[in-house]
Amino acid sequence: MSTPVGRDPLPREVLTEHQRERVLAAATEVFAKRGYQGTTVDHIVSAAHIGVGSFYSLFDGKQDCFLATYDRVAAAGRSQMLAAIPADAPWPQQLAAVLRALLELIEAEPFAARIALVEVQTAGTAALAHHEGNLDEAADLLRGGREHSPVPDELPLTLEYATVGGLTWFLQQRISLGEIGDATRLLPEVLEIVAEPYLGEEATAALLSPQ
Amino acid sequence: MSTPVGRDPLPREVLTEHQRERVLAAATEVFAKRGYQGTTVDHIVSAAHIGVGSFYSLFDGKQDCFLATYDRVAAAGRSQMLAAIPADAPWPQQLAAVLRALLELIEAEPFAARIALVEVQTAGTAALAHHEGNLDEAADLLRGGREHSPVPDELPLTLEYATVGGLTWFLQQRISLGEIGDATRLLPEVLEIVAEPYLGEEATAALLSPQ
Amino acid sequence: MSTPVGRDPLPREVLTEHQRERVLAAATEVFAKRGYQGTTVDHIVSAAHIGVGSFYSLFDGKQDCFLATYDRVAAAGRSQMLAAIPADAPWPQQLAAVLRALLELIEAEPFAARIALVEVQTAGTAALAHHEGNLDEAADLLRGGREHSPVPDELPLTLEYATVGGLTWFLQQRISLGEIGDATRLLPEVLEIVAEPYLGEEATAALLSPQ
Amino acid sequence: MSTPVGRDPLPREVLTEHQRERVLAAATEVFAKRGYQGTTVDHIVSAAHIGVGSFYSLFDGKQDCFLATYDRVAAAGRSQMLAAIPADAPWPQQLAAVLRALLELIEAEPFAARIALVEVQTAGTAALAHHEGNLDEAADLLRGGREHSPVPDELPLTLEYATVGGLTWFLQQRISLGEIGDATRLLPEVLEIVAEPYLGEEATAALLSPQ
DNA sequence: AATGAATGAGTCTTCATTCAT
DNA sequence: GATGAATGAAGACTCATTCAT
Repeated sequence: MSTPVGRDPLPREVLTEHQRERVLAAATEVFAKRGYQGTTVDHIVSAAHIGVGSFYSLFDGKQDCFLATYDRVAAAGRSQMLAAIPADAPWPQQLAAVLRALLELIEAEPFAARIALVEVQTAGTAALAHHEGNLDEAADLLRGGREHSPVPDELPLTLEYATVGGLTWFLQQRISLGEIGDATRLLPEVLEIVAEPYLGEEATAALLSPQ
Repeated sequence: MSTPVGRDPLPREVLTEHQRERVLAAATEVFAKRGYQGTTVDHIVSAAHIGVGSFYSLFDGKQDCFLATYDRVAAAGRSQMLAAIPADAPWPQQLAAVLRALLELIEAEPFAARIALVEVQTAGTAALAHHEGNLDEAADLLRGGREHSPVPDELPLTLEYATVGGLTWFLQQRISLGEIGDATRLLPEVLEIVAEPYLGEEATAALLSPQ
Repeated sequence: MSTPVGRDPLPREVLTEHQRERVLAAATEVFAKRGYQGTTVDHIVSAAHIGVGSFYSLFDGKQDCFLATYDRVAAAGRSQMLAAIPADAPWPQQLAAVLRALLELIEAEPFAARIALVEVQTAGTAALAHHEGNLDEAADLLRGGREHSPVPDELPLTLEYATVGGLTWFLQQRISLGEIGDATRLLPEVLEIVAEPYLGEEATAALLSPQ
Repeated sequence: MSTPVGRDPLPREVLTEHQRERVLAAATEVFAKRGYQGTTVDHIVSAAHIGVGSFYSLFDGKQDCFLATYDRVAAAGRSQMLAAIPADAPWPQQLAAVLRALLELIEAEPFAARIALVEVQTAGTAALAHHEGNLDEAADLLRGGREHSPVPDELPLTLEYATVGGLTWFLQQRISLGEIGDATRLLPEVLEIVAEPYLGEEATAALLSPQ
């Protein structure tokens, strides 16, 4: 009821942003637990301890809220994965680090993982579009690894499609089956899917040993 | 596939089955055009020219109807693809034939393709489960091709996951973008995704020339 | 499919009446088990092993069917109770015999009892009207017992209302509670309700001893 | 009945309660006029001038609404009848006062009377259970009058069943027949049903003279 | 005469969204 | 700005009844 009187550090926007953040955190959990379709605006509003009106001043509606939730989760995931890259390591190690970070993320934030990999599929066209954009980006990044392959010229042009699509499907299945309490154990399989086409069997296996 | 011609060919059941078929055909188009969520029972009922009551005597509800629609489309697709296999040809040619049949199917029946590859993702848990079952089956079949690889031992254990998932994602994207009027043109890329890991670049390219 | 060819004993009407009887018997059980509201025409039709069309050629609809069911049960009950009256016994013994017959009937035909005493209340206005007619008749018959009272002039004019209404409520409760497996054990209480106002405590108690 | 005048009288809850009250009043009339089965949620909603959604935030559904309507009517009736008892008068006068209050109530609020005595029978099992509870309570209260009878030991144990059941039936019939414009004229008959078994003919008749 | 497939009006109910306070 | 009571459009589904066969 009273805005703190002081140096007034962008009070409005900052506050709003903070609340939006809180709501998105709550929405992540709700969407993950109940599914997109099973979630109602009321569920979110209750979980976030805000009024319905506030919800609608923050988002255009349920779909928009899911989109924001997904984008937040995806952005956090991306930045965490990028941050995990050892800057001066060779590409294979960088790739392994990113994938390990991905699995750790899934393990640490199962709700977010479910949003980003499972629920996004059932949240309508717009959400699917966002998702495809992200996967395209991942494919693009991965494409940068071609030059590190011993046989770059033999790689199919669509390799990244296969890789990203395959990884996604693999993880979706694990999540849907609830087998993600120990997601990091999946690292060998994940490396097989993603790294082996570039590096070959031996080099891929070698990535596992050090750690 | 053909009702034995004789006297009184099981009139009741045949009629019912025939109507169910008609409704499923209508539902395929409606679901494909409006999306699972955007479709109401009334939409289907109107398109199929039946009463609501008939709909509910045919299906348990909207979800059940989608499931039946998906299963019908998937079954038809599978049988068509299997029928396209030249029995005495070597595996690579068989694989190419199946994939060509798949693309021709997508081109010939865009509504069905959308049901089987896109909408199934947004139709709830049960639909996803059916879908995963089918993809698993495809992966299993594909796994049979390992022995035909010049380098079977080097193939990652998860190769089929990557392949099936990748192919699915690739096709989903094309369909979502509406780029399927000439789906058969995608054959080279599809072969790259599916065949190249088993056969290598050259052999895969060779599959394209003859036909 | 073939009507027996023979002496042709009123074939049409007799057959129809017979079927109607069968349907009413089935309906009695269905209405008793599921309640008037919980019963659908389909339930009856299935239980009676007839087609929906036949049902509608037999009755005007569900309500009409219940009415017929109720009337049949009520008529059977009445005739059985009347038949139980020992013609040459004094009135008190006659009354006791009727009441015993009533309880035996309830015990022997719990479905019918539930129709006649419980479900009739929830089956709409028309059913209630039929029921009130029957209760009025019972009250009238009972009124004939006044002359056998040692104190006929002191009996309230509305005694029969109280008696019939009270007995009905008493039995309804027992039936609703499922306590009618041994309905005949209720005879003492029933005599208290019905006979004692006319005969006094002692004479009423005496009615129990002989049997 | 009167909101305490002060500062800020629990605005939210009071408003809700007030609205619920208004809806129940409207529902009483609608249920009485159309019968339980003939009433739809829309009828109530229209009569109460609220939205469907509001209805469902107030009640669980139609049945729940009827139950609340019945309970409200029953509670109001009970408290009015109890309030009519002259505290220091002898039991017979108290009884007469209660019965007169009952008849005045029926006359003053015919809709409520129909709910409490007629429609409750057709509103399903739960409603019947509530009703039987209330009648049992009435019987219990009446049982307290035995000691005022000149012949307490001769009263049948089930007298109260007969009395309450009989009174209920008597009133139901009058209401069903629409003969309640002058319900108070029924006092002599009602006293006969209820009071005479306890007090005898003369004493019962005497109760009528003073007033 | 009998059947049961087909109908669709009518119900209940949910929930995204609005708006007065 | 925040609230949440109120809305009502829209949906899924049931079931009494009809009617062509």
